[in-house]
Amino acid sequence: MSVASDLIRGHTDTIILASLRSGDNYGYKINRMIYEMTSGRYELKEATLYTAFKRLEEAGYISSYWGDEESGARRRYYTITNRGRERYEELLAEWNEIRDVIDRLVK
Amino acid sequence: MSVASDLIRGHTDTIILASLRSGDNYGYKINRMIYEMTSGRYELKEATLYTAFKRLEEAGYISSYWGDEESGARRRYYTITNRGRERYEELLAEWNEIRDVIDRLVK
DNA sequence: GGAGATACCTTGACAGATGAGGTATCTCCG
DNA sequence: CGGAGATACCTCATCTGTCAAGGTATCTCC
Repeated sequence: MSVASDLIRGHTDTIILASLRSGDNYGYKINRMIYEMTSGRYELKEATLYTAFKRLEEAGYISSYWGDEESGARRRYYTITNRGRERYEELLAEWNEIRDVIDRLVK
Repeated sequence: MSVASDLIRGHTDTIILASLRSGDNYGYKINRMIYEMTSGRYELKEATLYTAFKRLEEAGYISSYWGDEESGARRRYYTITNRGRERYEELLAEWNEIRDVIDRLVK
């Protein structure tokens, strides 16, 4: 497994929820956005991404619908639910806490 | 699995190597130190700890020896090797990078 | 008509974390 | 003396998230 995967592990859900706060989006684009925001150094693998979507939808944190593209490949759009927004706030708080804890422990 | 586990996952080795930089130490005490440094909010489970020691020793990043306690339970002390110190520097650099990346992605 | 991008999905395997179990010693208290 | 609790080590089966590898389908450009 690559180094990054274990370090990003546990943050996948937070990253996805965070990206949906500003509006519905679809998998492929979310992934490209992550890739671009990190200058191509990190990305979620497709399998990881779709596993996460499924997990989040089953938990009620996101919902999905098919876009009505008239041309091109079909897209499944995801919407963050109210419970998803609450969950995001929790996860963000956890990250802020653990970030400082790890920072202290590794130095 | 608890929340913290997936968030700490991937940092176990770094935390252990970091704690050994200032001198040899044994498992039980390293674990208690982590517990105390985080005000009891996070801890490595024993199984996690000893798995990590084994992994690190096999990789040549630490070495171990039995203490010569005249009383009390026996202790296995760990020493960080030169390769371990190099590895620690790498892991720390990775953490500094990924911390900022995650920070950007989850906000 | 073929290459490459866009876009989705599933499955099996892997690695780290851990619950649950074990062993052994010491100290303290009644 | 006997039991509780702390100290200190270890193993193994199981769980979960990641991901390599495979698949399907459409569009654009040359």
